[in-house]
Amino acid sequence: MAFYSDNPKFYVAVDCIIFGLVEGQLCLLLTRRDFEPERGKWSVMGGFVQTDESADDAARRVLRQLTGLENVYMEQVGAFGAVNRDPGERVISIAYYALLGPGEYDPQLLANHNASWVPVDTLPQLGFDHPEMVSRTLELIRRKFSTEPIGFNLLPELFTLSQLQTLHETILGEPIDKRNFRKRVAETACIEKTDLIDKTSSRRGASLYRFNDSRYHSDPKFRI
Amino acid sequence: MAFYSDNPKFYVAVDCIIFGLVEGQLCLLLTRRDFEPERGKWSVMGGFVQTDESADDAARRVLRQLTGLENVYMEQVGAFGAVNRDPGERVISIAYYALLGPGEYDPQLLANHNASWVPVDTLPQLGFDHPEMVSRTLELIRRKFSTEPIGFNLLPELFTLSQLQTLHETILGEPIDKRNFRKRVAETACIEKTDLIDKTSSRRGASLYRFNDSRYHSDPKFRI
DNA sequence: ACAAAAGTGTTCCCGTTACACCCATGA
DNA sequence: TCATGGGTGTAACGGGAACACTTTTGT
Repeated sequence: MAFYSDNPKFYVAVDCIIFGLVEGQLCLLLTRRDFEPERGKWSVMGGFVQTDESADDAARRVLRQLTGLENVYMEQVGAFGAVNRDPGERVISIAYYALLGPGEYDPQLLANHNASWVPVDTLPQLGFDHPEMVSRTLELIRRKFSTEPIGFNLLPELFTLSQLQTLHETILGEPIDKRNFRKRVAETACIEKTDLIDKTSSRRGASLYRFNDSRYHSDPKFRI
Repeated sequence: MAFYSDNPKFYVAVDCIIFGLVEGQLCLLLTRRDFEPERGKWSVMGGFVQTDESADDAARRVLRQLTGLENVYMEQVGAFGAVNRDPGERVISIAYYALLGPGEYDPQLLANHNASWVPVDTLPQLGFDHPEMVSRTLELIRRKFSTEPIGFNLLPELFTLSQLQTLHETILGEPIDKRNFRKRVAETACIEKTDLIDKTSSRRGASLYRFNDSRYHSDPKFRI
């Protein structure tokens, strides 16, 4: 089988760009590296693909090891294959992004990995080619956000319209008119009002809403 | 450096999904495999990444070996990392798509590689996970086509508005009103009329247009 | 009483769509 | 002269943007 063995092999890594909302701000979960290479710099959480797992499996494993979570929304960003992207060895990396709901992670595990939440608009200096990975991912989710209902993965199951609007404003980076926003939500079948009231964030109380996945799949219109 | 060497290595391939227009139809350049694995099936053109080249370089090399062309529009689609996607060996593949202009290739090289142009709406059975690669790529270019001026890569440098409209109809899969289309073109700064006339496709003759890249970059509005 | 967030409709404008006929030319 | 593709304008419609005040309730 010379066809294969004439060719070189490579380490293949996955890098997980993990998003979450902390106090309404869009944040990334980053780790400060206390080992070489790039010791002292910040980086997104990564790991190597193993022989018995697909690249997608590896990304899910890395996420699970860091957060304790399964069944998180993840999607591939793309492969990064520059020759010298890792100063230690030739490594080809496949980047994924994940969207975590609030509080859906194990603080102890995060501490064990030197990981902390950093707002995307005040990122520290990142090692490797992670700056490019992150900027490409931000472009990707901003585009996707407007056309597909991925944002709900960042919110609790029940959320108020103010929370939803703030999320949109945060990710798209511009203010939205409240009445127009609520009008569009009302026309969006997959966002349904519950009869529950949230009293924690205002004196008056706000209705709680929920994303209805099966309604979305039966009539996948989404634009907000 | 146990950090790296504790981990397995993999063959890494690139697969090129090459688009071109043949007689106005959107086609893919496919090869009939006369070697294992998947002998006899059709596949997109691929190759292995080498130690001295990036993944992007490898994709460009594969394209050059097949077509003789440099400086072709190419973009990454993503990585495909399922464990058994290649029946012969574990291979992780990074897919790219390329857009070729008409006649911009060496017919002799194509023949040497058993390659031929196949319309995308009548594709033969493909090997490996190439069906998924192709369908993901088609989605990708259809989305991108409406928002960025990538379509001009499929046309000659000078083209008529009928050619441009037919291309849009072909890729988006629906007819477009001629007057509305021409109105939008007239409002699009990066598509400029030349004073040349094409007489080959009609008795009356049609004005030739050209995509002006620097105008696009100074005012990157594009929607057509 | 007041602070703080929730909730609610209408108007205007611009961009999108629908639509049908004349023009220039080579055969 | 006729067949073929090239070229042109207008009217109706609908979705998106702009805009300010009332409600509720805990302190």
